[in-house]
Amino acid sequence: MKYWLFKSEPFKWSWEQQKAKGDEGEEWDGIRNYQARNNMREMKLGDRAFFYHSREGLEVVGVAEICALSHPDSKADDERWDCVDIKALCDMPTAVSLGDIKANEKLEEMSLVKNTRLSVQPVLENEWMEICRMGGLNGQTLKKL
DNA sequence: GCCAACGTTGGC
DNA sequence: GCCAACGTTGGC
Repeated sequence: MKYWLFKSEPFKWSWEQQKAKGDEGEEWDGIRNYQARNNMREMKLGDRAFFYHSREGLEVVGVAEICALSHPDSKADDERWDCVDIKALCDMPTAVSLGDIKANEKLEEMSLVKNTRLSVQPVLENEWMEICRMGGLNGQTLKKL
């Protein structure tokens, strides 16, 4: 199982909207960046992802699961662009802010800190576990959900 | 709302 | 293949 992080501007697509979709999930359309697309192409069913609110909020608000492998983006007018579908898995009991992440030296290598403009990015397992801990989740228990 | 950082495009 | 111009993202 691999770990990822998806950014979304909450006034465009929020965690609340994602949760409202339930197990049906939602296509992560609109990505027009090769690095982000390539990350999505590497995702497997059941991989986990943090859902991060950018521009407003600036915090990890929930955990999602990949529920459809990479496929053409239905909203793209160009066949270059693929995307996965994700579904909400659980809330972060306590949202983990960018400030908290920046202040934690275990997380200083994250793309969230070093490459702020990458909207779909991989998360290392130790980083995943640390953010779960900060947010009040047990990362090991989460694996079995 | 501003602007720095970064990515892409296209003329040469 | 370089690089100027342009577009977008996202923190502040």
